[in-house]
Amino acid sequence: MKELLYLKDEQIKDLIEQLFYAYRETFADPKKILKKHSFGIAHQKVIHLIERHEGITVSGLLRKLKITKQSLNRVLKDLIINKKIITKKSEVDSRHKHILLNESGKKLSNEIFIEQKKRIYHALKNSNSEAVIKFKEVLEKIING
Amino acid sequence: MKELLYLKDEQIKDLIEQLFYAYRETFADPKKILKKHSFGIAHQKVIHLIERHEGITVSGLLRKLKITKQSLNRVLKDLIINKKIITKKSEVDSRHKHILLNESGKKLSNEIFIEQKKRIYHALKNSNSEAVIKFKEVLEKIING
DNA sequence: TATATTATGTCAATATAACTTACCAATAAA
DNA sequence: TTTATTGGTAAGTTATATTGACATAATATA
Repeated sequence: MKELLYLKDEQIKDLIEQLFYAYRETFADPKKILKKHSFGIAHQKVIHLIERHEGITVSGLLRKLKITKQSLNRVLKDLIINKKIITKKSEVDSRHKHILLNESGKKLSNEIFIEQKKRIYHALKNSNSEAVIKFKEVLEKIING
Repeated sequence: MKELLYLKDEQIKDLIEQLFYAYRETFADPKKILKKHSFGIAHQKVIHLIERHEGITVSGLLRKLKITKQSLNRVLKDLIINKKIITKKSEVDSRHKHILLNESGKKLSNEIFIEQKKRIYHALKNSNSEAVIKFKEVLEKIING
């Protein structure tokens, strides 16, 4: 049985710790911008997902966020009241509600992204494309267990 | 000016989303074990850091966790009451308190790790050592901005 | 020595993001 | 027509964190 040095417990523990720091820092970057709108990290995540998956439904968001609809509803209400998103009934199945960013929402989404981009761009700019692909592959495998 | 395809905004946004999922799933794995002890993710993180940095001080934990001492104190109290950690005054500077896991704490720490290890190990086992090193390098760069 | 700083602890109030349980209405699928 | 899905809502609770204030002991420094 081969002993893989880089799969030693110590290495895996380090990686878990690093994953936490990387997540925390990346999602802390846009805090000031969010605060200006009285939004938090929950709003940030919803805005991100709506931008990435335009027309996503409520249940779609629930599956990605893995929170309860009561929790999500608080956030969606805030975003609607503050005129960042609009909803459209599906023409195919009118139980579904599609969610989209309006112009103001797109603007905010971009401001948030600019803050987050700095960190990631800087981390990747000296890596070659292969390294970046590998990085994302490992992340993917971690996500899908 | 060179256009780096893998550094396109879409790619970076994907990466941010993946970082969130990877963090969430990795830290959700030991939930059942923690629940048995009425502990949460905050306790999990503190246990992890004490295990990785034996004898860490309160202020050391505060720096790593980036939370307030009031928040940390709640968690440390729980861990002390439930006999998972002990503290020792520093012999060099008795203002400092070193925190260590006792046998029960080490046992719990290991149970938590076993759950988290599965996911990471599985994600890395088909990667070569170079890929893993690269992965950690990128994480490091993300953390250090 | 007198003063400042550091490390830690605690009280009180508040905020954020989530949860559970329960119920309801509209629509679509079997 | 029964059942399942999608979405909304109400009420209460929990977990994690915050701000601000204050206290104590120990160490460092002027």
